[in-house]
Amino acid sequence: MASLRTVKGFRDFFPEECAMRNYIFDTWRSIARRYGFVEYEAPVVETTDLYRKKSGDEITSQLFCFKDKADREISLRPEVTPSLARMATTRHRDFKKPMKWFQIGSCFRYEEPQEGRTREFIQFNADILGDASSGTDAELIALSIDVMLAFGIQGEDFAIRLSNRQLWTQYLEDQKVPAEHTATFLQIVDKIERAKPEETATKLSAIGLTLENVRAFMAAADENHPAFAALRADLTARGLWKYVRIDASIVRGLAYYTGTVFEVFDLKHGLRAVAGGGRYDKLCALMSDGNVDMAAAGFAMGDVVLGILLSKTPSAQFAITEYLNSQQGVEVYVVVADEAQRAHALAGVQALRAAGVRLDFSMVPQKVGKQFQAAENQKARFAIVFGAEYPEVQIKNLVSREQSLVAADALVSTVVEVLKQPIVGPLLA
RNA sequence: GUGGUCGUAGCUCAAUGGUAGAGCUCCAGAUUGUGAUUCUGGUUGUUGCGGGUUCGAGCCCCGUCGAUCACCCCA
Repeated sequence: MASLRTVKGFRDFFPEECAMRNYIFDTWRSIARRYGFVEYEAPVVETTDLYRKKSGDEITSQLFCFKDKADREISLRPEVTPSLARMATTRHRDFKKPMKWFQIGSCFRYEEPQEGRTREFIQFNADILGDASSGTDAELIALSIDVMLAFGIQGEDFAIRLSNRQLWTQYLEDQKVPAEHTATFLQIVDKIERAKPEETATKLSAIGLTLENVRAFMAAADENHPAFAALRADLTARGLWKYVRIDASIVRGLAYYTGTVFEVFDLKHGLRAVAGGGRYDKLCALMSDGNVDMAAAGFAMGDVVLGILLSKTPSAQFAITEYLNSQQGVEVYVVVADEAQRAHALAGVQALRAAGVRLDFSMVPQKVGKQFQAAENQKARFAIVFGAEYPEVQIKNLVSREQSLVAADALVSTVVEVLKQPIVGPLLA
């Protein structure tokens, strides 16, 4: 049995979990399309060089990498942005700008798993390429907010942490800090809320800065700062600025971000960030060796932390229940009350399914009571009983418990008609 | 990659170093043409895995794998 276990950090999706996953996918997809994004997909496996090119050698420690049978160094993708940059730059002339693209798929990171962090996780990526305006940044932040609201996560449950990398590059320039310290400095800022003040002060003094000075600069970077003016005006007009909080400590790691950076995080449970992203105007040029210089911005939202947040948020649970009720189970259960009528029942099953009705029945003889219980278990709205009355059949409404006789040759049209009626009955109470 | 805690039936958990159990779930019957409740019966284990100590190990020791937490990292 031990040998049957899943690989460390990987998950099985049993039907209940798979339904939840599909709910998340459907919500991501429908909101992205509402914003005019089109879906794309990239390979799950790429050359390890693709990721080295972007971030350098040190990231291979977190890379799910190995050699294939021809000794090529390949990696399971840790993120989709490098693949997107390749796709966008190699065929950028084929697409009108701005390109609003989204993707949903698995990513892999070789890390120590714990709650909210697995080795395989699913990400929703939304990116806009070919537009350097702050309107694009606003569009992405608005999309991230509307996704959260669509999940039933409300304004008191989450917020957007917003910053801009240029705040810090300007600051370092003003403080005359050499450019080679930028990466080190951003790492310090990233941890400033978690690390001990003395340690932070020591690290800062090594590059000629003081903690007081940095803190004062962060405090001054509020929503009135000119770096946020255009974004603020845009999101205010949409009625979405109330979800945004300026937080200069958001720098999004070491990566390729050049301007606006933001995170979606929950306000009640102290979870890891639900989503994060920003502007990365230099990446396309880097990936194409300078051939295509295209502005870009985007964000990614993972399924794992989101799933934890959904399970802890009552209003989100309500939305999930509604979705599952509309998607799960069958609409109709065919009861074979008299085995002599099984052939007629099978013909009815086939005709109803051909008409698009979601339907199930017992493939072996079963007592009528069992068959009704099965109908109940599968949340069927109607039972159709094939018995001694044939060529008439019973249609029973399992919610109101009323039943009536109908001629077998009128069965399909009658069932299609009754399924159009709204669900009424005691189950809704 | 480093350190702490944990690992017993499908699930939630019991079991002084002395015969591995309960509840729930699942299956069947009570009930041969109608869903609930109830009752009755039944299936389910190399106690994560491998060694060691002991007359005897689910329990103690070592290793290993996994889960979880803190580091690390968070593209």
